[in-house]
Amino acid sequence: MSFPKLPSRSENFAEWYNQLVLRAELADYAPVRGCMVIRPYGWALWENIQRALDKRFKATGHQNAAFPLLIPLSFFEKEKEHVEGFAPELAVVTHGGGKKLEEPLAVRPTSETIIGYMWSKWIRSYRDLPQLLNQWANVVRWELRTKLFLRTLEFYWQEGHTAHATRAEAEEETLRMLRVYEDFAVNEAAIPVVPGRKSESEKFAGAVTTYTIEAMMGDKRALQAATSHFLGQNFAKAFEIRYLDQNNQLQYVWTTSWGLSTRFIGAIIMVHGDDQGLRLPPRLAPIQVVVVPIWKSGDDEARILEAARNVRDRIASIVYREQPIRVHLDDRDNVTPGFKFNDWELRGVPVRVELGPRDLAAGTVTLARRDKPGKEGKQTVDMDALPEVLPRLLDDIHEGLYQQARAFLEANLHEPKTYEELKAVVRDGWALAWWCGSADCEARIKADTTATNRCIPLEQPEGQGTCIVCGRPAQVKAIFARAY
RNA sequence: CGGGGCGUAGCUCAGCCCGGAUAGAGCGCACGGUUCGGGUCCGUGAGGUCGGCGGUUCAAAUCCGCCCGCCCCGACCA
Repeated sequence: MSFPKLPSRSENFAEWYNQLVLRAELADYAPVRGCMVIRPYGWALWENIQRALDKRFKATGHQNAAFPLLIPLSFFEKEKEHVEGFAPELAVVTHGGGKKLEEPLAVRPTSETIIGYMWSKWIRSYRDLPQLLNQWANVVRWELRTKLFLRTLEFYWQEGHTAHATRAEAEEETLRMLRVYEDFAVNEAAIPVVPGRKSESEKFAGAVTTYTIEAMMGDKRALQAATSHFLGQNFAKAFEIRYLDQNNQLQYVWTTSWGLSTRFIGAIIMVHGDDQGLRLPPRLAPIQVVVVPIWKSGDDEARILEAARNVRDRIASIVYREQPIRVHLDDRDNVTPGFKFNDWELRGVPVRVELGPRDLAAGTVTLARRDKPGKEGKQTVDMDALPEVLPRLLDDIHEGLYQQARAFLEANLHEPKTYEELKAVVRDGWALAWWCGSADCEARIKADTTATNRCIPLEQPEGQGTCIVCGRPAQVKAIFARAY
């Protein structure tokens, strides 16, 4: 009997990714081109991402709000760069209630404009500042080429929007939220990232400065995992967001915006997944522990199932990082344990608990960790030891996944000394190289290699060098890589 | 929008070139039995507007035309 194997990552990464998303039941294609349905397992993962982020947003003083999906089209024309960046990918509603609308409405691609408009009504005084808002929302961008989670016409995200009295405060906020994303990526998703600044040509349409965390996928391509923008006074001036300062002087506010989308799920898949399937980071996994009972005959079945239920209940009472462990008992009687093992490995559950007659007799369970294959990842422990063992094991797996991803990133982050070397390394890795800052040199690299300037890492070496493309003096090193 | 691939059962596909009778297979699904410590095995069964429209023909999944959709690669992008 042959079961369709997932294509291996090395042989066809794109196909591995697509099939994994579908077979793990994270998502499915919708009837409209480029749209996807996020299925319960995928949405549960998103909910855990939401919880982890939302907690951090609240802790840094932000409040959630909800702004409308429909935005007057004219709003997009108020900020020059913003309109240039977004006009080509706007979905526009022209009819409503059977009639042509007087003014077309854009389906929001992002909410700077509508929030800017509202702020212009709400903000009068320095006492009204700062505004620290976030919203969890869906947005629509009419992308030409789509891919599950990574780029769909409609996607879910959070978008933070803040307004401040001073430039310094807004810049501080921008970097604070970048660090929040970094902390989330590392400590919740076990994904190492490079925080950096985007070049002029790569920055957000309407931003003064865009910061990013870049992550390396399993095929060594780069993914912008989250962004944080310092918007200066661009939107303040476009929407007349002004306040009176302590000296009764009228001032424009300084704004920021920052976002992380369901694309991040794509990052989790591509960073941690292996040829068996998903490997979900324990702190975000919808199911952290799955219990698989193993029985021999009819008699045994009832006895073992009962014991398995007890084990499940005991695990559900264990607290890991302030929450009960998310445990599932796989009591299906129409598939064999071997089938279940493969099934849960495909779905990326971090820990499997096996309970069979041998275990039951000995008062033990067998633990198998998803991040280590076969026997290496298996251990037998006393049932009573679970409250102590499981939280530690989940932490271990988190750390194991992180270290593995980090080693991969470091091994594939090259520092070419010549342009020829750069062209060679970006074919299968990242290049960190001196860059003079000119768009021409960036464009040349892109034309020659398809690799783009991912970011200028915040962490920079001492001194200066010469641009790897043109040889002129360079103050910064930048990362060039092929990207999603 | 350019290049490529594809549309036949829930899924993966065969059949099409060379037209012919109730359109097939494997997997999945339902039922019965068997098995269960790494994707059990056997049996029975349900399941199809052959992407759509039009044309050619005695006859179209098969030939011709138009249309629609999806996937992959490129340009654009979270």
